[in-house]
Amino acid sequence: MPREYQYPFELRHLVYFREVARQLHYRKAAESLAVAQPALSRSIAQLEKEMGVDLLNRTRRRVELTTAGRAFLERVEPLLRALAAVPGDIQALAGGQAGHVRVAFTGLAMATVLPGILREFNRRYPGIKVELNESPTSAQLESLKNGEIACGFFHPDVTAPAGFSTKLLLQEKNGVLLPAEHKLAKAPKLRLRDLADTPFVMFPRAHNPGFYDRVLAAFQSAGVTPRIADEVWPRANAIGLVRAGLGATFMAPSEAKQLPEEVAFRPLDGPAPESRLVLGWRKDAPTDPALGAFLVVAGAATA
Amino acid sequence: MPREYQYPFELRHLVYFREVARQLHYRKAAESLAVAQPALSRSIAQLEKEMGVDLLNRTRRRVELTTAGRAFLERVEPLLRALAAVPGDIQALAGGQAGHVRVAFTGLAMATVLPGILREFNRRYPGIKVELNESPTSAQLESLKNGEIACGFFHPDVTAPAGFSTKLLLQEKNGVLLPAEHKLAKAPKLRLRDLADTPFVMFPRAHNPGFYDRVLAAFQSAGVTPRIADEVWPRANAIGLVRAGLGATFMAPSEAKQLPEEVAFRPLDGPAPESRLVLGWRKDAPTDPALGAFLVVAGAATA
DNA sequence: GGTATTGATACTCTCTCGGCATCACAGACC
DNA sequence: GGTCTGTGATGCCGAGAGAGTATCAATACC
Repeated sequence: MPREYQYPFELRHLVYFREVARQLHYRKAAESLAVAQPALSRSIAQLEKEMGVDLLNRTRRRVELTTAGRAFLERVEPLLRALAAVPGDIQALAGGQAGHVRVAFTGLAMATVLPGILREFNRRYPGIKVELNESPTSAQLESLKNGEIACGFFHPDVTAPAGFSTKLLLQEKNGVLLPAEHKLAKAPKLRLRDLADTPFVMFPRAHNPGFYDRVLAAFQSAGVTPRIADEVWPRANAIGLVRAGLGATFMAPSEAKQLPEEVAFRPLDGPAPESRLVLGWRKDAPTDPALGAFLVVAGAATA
Repeated sequence: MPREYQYPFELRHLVYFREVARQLHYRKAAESLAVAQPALSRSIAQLEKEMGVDLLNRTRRRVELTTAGRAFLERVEPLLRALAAVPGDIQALAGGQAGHVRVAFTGLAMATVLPGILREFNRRYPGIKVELNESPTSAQLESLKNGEIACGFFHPDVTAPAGFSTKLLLQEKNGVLLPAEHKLAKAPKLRLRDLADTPFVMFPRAHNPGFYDRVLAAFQSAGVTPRIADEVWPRANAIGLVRAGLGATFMAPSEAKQLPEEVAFRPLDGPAPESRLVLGWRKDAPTDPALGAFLVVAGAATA
């Protein structure tokens, strides 16, 4: 009874027919296909019966395609070829030799761990394409939920957001980045309260309310009410503003490794906000080998 | 042992998988496919095993596609859809509800029998497209051999060419087509020898050496050596030249039914060349239902 | 905690498919 | 023209795949 797909044949019939149509000779075709000739005869006959159409004109001595047979071959052959390519492609994809991962990151990630990860990942999985886009923490969490990205480098609150796995990559007490000509730029040590008069460049609060508020709290505990000169994004623009002398900004020491001219990085004594960089992904993420490979390289496999 | 096409699956597996992937529910999918649920489970499991790739992530309660599964579905679905359309199309083609016939013809055919045949054919087989092209006899025979055309309306020698079936459609003693102002245009009766001074418009000899030579022989037997004004093709141009007053040309009475102004048709008394129009096709033509249909309409079915 | 739902398993049966042997027929060859 | 060779079709049989029924195990829901 369930002998009825909407197809009056099986893949086997098509492959058999194709071979006979190519060779125009049952015995040779049978040999190519590694079946006995009678099996071929019957398969073709069955195909013709199911289709209700004669595909081959066979006298006892000669085999030739009918018009319908030729049309059938022309229609079927490209489909068979396309279908033959599918398993290999899928296996490559499942084996992590192909595919793509969509990864989001913040400026801090790009300034620290990300370049090394990307270089190593590209070395080990040259077939997997990484699609990168810079995106603030809040947007990344949203994109992860939607499945728009597979994983992200972002800055969570101390309590990791629910539903995500995270791997801590960086946790550092922030220093300050100052314009080079700032009066404190050469001071050996700085405390937060020294910066009461200095305008600060921040990121838009909506991008990461938790961290934003921790920064404000740090000022508060130092007895200072900070002046927010501007809120800019992406991160590179914040550094640009500092360079232009418009104010200072917080910065993790790791991020201060290579800096442009005209700015100076100074660590902070006493209370200061902490930057935490994690790699996060959906706990229930479907088995995505490309993501898995990326997590392995990012050293987050265990989490 | 012959369990190895280059495909690790059968059409059945693909159809089953597609349905499960759509419904994400084995029981419902099984119902849609009119199989029992266990059969589905096993087919999918077998597909995954043969592919060596997990396509579905199934907890006991929820079914979802893996990344590989989604890619597989995307690759396979259009192929399945394309394949589903094939049998119907082929059946239509074999049943004569679709397809095309390539038909060649000469000017005489188009001026006499062809329009009626085409009208009737189009009425009875609206799905079959007729591809027409005007072509001289010799070229038609070549095209028939090559299979470039399925049948042709042409002018054979008395002995039909070998390997072809033909049906005689027209056999007429030619008259002459003259410019209206020609001195003989109003003569009640003409004989070939009256035309000794009149230049003649012919077709290139290579187009039909047999007929060409029969024309010359007719002149010869009338004691006349004709003056060939020009050899032109296709036929309409010959009539054009007559109209322009450059000479006369031979013409079958049937062809003279509707004529432009400025020309006059006159029958010939005594010896005159004969035009024979036949419909011809390869005797060993493979069963082409479209051709068969055309031959039936052209009244050549019996031959 | 009980119940219902859902996918997986166990077992059996059927029937298809493939192999082997053989047939029937058409060309080829002498 | 008779014989032989090669070709596709057919008959028969056995193995095995696939489907069905019954049932299990796990999980979500009340």
